[in-house]
Amino acid sequence: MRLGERKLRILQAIIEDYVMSGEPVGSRTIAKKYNLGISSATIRNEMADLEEMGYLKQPHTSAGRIPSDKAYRLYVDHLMEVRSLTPEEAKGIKKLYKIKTEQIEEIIAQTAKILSDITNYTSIVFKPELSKVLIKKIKIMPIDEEFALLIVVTNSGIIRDTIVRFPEGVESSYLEKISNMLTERFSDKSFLEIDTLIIPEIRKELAINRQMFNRVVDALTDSLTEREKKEVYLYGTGNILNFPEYRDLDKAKAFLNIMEEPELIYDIIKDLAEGGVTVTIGSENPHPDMKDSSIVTATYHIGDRVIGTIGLIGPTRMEYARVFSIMDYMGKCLSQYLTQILND
Amino acid sequence: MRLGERKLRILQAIIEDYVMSGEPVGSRTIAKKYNLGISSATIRNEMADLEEMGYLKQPHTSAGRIPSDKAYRLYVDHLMEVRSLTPEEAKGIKKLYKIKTEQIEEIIAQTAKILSDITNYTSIVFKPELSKVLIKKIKIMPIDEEFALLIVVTNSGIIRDTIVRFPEGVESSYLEKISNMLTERFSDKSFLEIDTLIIPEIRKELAINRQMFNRVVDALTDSLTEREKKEVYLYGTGNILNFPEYRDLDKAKAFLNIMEEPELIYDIIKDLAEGGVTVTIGSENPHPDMKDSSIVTATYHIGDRVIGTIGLIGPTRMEYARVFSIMDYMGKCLSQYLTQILND
DNA sequence: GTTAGCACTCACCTTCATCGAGTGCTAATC
DNA sequence: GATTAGCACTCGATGAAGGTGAGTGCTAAC
Repeated sequence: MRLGERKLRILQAIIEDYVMSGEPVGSRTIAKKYNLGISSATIRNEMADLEEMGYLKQPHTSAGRIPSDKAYRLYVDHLMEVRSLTPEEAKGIKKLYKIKTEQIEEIIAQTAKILSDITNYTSIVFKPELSKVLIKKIKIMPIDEEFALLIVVTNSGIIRDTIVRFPEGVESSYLEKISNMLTERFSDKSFLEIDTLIIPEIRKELAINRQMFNRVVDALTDSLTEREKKEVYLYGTGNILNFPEYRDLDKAKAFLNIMEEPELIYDIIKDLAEGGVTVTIGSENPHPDMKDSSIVTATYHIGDRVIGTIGLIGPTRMEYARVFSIMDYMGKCLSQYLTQILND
Repeated sequence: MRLGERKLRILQAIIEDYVMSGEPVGSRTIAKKYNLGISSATIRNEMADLEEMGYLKQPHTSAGRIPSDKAYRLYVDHLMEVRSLTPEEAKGIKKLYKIKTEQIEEIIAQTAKILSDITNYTSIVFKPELSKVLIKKIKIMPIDEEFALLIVVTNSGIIRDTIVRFPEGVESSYLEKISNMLTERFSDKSFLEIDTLIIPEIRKELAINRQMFNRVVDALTDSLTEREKKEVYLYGTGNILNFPEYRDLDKAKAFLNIMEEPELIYDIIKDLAEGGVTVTIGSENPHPDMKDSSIVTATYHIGDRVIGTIGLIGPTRMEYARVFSIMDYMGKCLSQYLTQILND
């Protein structure tokens, strides 16, 4: 069976109606509300075909139809009409930012809040990913005889610090030497390059004091990788309770539990396309507890380098077209703010 | 009317039964399950008295009684039997800590998770409050001509950093001078002392370069105060959906919304007693959306200095006695870990 | 190929009766 | 005088019965 133009139009109408109402859509509704120029009986026939092809489901015999994940996928890829925000809408969003601060964290937190407020879904914003960020300066500062503080400054303005312990004691002159050497070698490199290329190289050269050097490198790796996944801003988790699909308490609980492990979401979206907006629909999602939820993500960048991701999570019955354009805009907005702060 | 011994015993039985079952408790249940040696009719009479005195409520005429907030307060203050954890229980909890790291954040996050896992309530752990912490070292490190990094190391091992901007340029020799001076003046002082006593004093002495000094002090104040309230670890927000009192979606939403603003909770508990375990029951709580929830808090410390708070949030129908002893233990446990890490 | 018409399905709502846990009151008992 | 047994009463919860209506699939006519 082929998916002719008429079937597509009907499918589109069903999806849009269902997304709005949350109720299964019947043939009569489509015939009346959408002027497709065909009768409900014809639509019924087409709907039966669409169901056979896997695009529609019936919750029970005497109810209307609801779209399947496959239908949403088709919709997102080919059917939906994404219009970019009007200048007024865009201005409205920009107004929500109350930026006085130059704190990057503050801007990111606000982005999460705004996203969830204007969409009514749950928003998630990952802090800039350090492995994609360029290192500007590394410094090791002695605290006392035994501890030192390792500080990394990056071009995104984010700073990481960790305590390094040298049980065997430490000379500050040596630390300074290491700092200088690391800064020289690492500056303007991304962590990825450092980890895979430069460190092994240095290890070869540097025969003496290997133990101490290893401590520093371990701390550096720690501070740049391990903590990075956790730094997440979540907002609007309570919003999902507005959707009838989460009335089921077990589903709501499963959702909230997942939101407490943002690493999972990170794992799900981390492989997605480098730029632009992506949509992951229900069962496309590897995690079983997320098979009723969709995720829409966008990336943000500093200059040309993608350094982070923003996401919206909601039921599969999501206003994809609207969310798509909002995410696109917010990604750009955030990128612009960040780039601007750094170039100021 | 006086609250005789028998009334107290009955009230205690009602509270304990209701806390377990979540169902209104009838006179017959009490007579049968708790051997008070009196008949249900007597209990009925006493219950009518207790209701008149404001300790019990009836959801509707033909139902049993449930305790009021006033009753819970009485219970917590005088009736409940707090037993400390058995050595086995204590060991069980300690086992849950998978501490390899010496990262304070890691330990705190684990504490939050453990608390919520073993109690099934929502846990909240505030990171060490810096105004109560002693400063050990302050350093200003130039990043480039315009920016410098201000770093504060405290005795709790927590480090704060902020970027300070000197639009008019900066000499690194001068920064070093400021660093040394600040370290000397501030070390072993708490932020509170610094802010109220020492800074004004320095301001007086230091006539030149006032502008630059102000920038540094502002950044210091910022880094130590503004961000501190937000640093919070929450866990188990989904747990509340297990309690019938939050079946009402609006209540659940209100709860989740509050959990997104931990500052509110901080405001509620910040005035509580300096040490030990505290209990805030339902309507004792200033925030209207929390009038159905209780909060139990404990403090943790480094050495003798209280530096932070852990809390559990659940319905007013909470297992106060059990939670009380767990919180007491966890507070001590966390204090011990932290103190140990720093003295290692 | 399209549509009007019709019988059929089935979730949902309302109504109604029943059930039972729990109460308050009264009178008998200790 | 306090306690208790007994009893009538209340009222939410539960479940069955019946009606309603949105929706379907099928058939026959256009």
